[in-house]
Amino acid sequence: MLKIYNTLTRKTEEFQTLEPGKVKMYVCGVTVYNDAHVGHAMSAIVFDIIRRYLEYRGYDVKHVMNYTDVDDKIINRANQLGEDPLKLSQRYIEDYSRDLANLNVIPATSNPQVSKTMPLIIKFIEGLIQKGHAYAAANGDVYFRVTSDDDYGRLSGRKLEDMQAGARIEVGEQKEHPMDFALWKAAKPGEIFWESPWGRGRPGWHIECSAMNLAELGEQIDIHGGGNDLIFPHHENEIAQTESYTGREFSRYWIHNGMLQLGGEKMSKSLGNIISIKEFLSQHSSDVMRMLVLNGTYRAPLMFNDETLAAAERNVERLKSALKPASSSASGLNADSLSALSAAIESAGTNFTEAMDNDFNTAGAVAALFELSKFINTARDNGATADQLKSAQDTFKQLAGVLGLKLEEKKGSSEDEAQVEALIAERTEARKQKNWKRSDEIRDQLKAMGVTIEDSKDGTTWKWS
RNA sequence: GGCGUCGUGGCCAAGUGGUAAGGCAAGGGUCUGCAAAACCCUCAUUCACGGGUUCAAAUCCCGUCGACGCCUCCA
Repeated sequence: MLKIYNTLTRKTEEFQTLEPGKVKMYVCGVTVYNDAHVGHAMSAIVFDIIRRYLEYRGYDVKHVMNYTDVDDKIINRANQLGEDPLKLSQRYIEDYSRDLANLNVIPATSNPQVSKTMPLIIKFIEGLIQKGHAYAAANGDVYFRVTSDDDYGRLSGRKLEDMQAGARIEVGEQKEHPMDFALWKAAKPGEIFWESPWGRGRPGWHIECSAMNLAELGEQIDIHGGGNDLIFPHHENEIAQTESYTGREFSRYWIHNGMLQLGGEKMSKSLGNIISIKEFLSQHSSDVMRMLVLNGTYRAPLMFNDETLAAAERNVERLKSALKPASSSASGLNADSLSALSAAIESAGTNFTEAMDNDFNTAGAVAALFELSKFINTARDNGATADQLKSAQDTFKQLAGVLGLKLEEKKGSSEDEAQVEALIAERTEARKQKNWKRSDEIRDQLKAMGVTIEDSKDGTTWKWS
């Protein structure tokens, strides 16, 4: 039985879907005006793993991830570059979806955009005004009336009275209550705008997600996800808007990932302590980024530093070792060893599922993989044939795949490979003649080319490192 | 100041009432011409601190200290 920690109730609850066998999941995507960083990668990977696991458990998952392509920061950046804001955001949407593909994140079922949801957003706001949950100010802004929502603050555990102290009203805002938030912002001169019943303007941040959610998944969804920095005000406001509009419970489960930490602080665009996804992937494989996430708890802060990175790197190599082929001189395992291996396959599957069922405990799931890899490697060392290893390696690959790990060896160009093969042939000849000096020279030369070699009874194998 | 999450070996981290998973690092060993990889062994009588509940607590309760996130845009 799958259990999920629900931010809304602050409890780990049994997962029950609105419709049997189907999951409707909405995850907040990014605001597209800049290169995405590894913190965004963490969030994307967390929900990718959740999706993969739900599918592994047999659910049909509708996964929606939006793009915020209308926003102050986009407008500012576009002005700086002298570019059309929608063109700029489109460029970054394509860029980010490439990043995600490079991270082996399965594309969402759909990726709605604010700029393409405008009629529904306006209709949504009109509905809120009609029901008394929103009001238009004289300057053309429209605000949500927080006092019209008895439950306001229930996701973040805040009370309206407590929030007022810190609240502030920007110059020019005409709110009834300091915590009222903008649904529609009147356009300033020179800004991109859409026509609306309240004049030219653009939507506020929170209403976008409520509207795209409604458009893509309907009034009620199973899972709403995002980074825990979005709990307040973004998700709080989404709940207020949607539930005020539909009169029904919005999302059954709220899942939030923790923040990736660099140097003891959250990695963020505003702090500037950023490592972009592209930068990361130019140095490491996508599996390493994923392993970093898998080693931790998705809800907790993720430590990103040289040590955790090195550990992730080693972990990936270790898992890959389980997929190495049987020795060509393998003589076969005896019956006892074979049954030990099949017992290991079974318990790996059980332990994996048990861990993942417990609020996506990926660290435990990875531990199950490590245990299976140890059995596979021992079996290989003891002379298991390819046939005898097959079902263990198949299970291993399948479970690793549920976590989104590729465990592929790096590839080089075919010319380079030919050169490597030639050098290895020369080295093998040198070793036959016990010319260790030449042999080691070649090994160093290969290392400089980025090739790691391993000698065994069956000959020399190599890989790009 | 308010709200929330959390504090487990050098590091990352699981476990949330029955006596500390897993990985990295480190040390020793098998294998190897030497390596590398793999495998084996060692590595927390103890879970921030102080009280309490219980036959039994890292796990529950109270208090203290500390960290991080949010309260403004943020995955």
